[in-house]
Amino acid sequence: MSYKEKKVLPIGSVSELTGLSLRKIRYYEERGLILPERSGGGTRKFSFNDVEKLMDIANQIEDGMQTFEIKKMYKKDKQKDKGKIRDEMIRGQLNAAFKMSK
Amino acid sequence: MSYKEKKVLPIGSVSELTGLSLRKIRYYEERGLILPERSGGGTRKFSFNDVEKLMDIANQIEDGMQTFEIKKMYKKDKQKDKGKIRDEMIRGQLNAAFKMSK
DNA sequence: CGTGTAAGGAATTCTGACACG
DNA sequence: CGTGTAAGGAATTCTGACACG
Repeated sequence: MSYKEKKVLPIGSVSELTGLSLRKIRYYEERGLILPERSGGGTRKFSFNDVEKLMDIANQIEDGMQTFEIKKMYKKDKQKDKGKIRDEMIRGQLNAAFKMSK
Repeated sequence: MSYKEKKVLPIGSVSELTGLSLRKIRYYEERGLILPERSGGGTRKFSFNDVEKLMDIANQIEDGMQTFEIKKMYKKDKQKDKGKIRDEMIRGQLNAAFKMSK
């Protein structure tokens, strides 16, 4: 297993790397978008993969997507289901295009 | 800059990854063998490169090398000086061989 | 729904020192 | 010299809640 998958970063480092507030990061976990591990004492430990995922999430949130939609996308992404996901993909792109047009 | 160089790991994670005690890690920093960054509040932040370096250091210590020698080696290593370093290289190997022969 | 914030507590980390050897 | 440990304090993180919208 490479470094990118190791769950070792504290939430403070993740916040600095992503630019997201601690509140946002915890909330995205609460919604099941990311799954950090926990130390014996209960503190969250993230991987660099989580960091990358969070940056993607941040973009999708900016595009007006909702957490449950994003979560669905990741689920579909995993099972490589090219069907229903299309709606969200297109919706995401439309939102992005709309945003840029302003 | 890749993930390996990012100073983001707390000392606890480094301790788990390397198997070294917090005391040892702090001591090796005190001797100048590693240079973690500090957060605003003063907590150490290490990189995966530091983790790798610490595992090397641990081996050299096991081989009976002293911290100041190890430090010299890293200095020489940087300036690619192939001269005096030889003593320590050989000494390290001899110590290792000696240890295995037991 | 997504996010900020104040609140109280618990886990993590920090430093300087004493101990042993 | 290298490392363990107890000590007291400071920084970091945790959760549940109230607020706004």
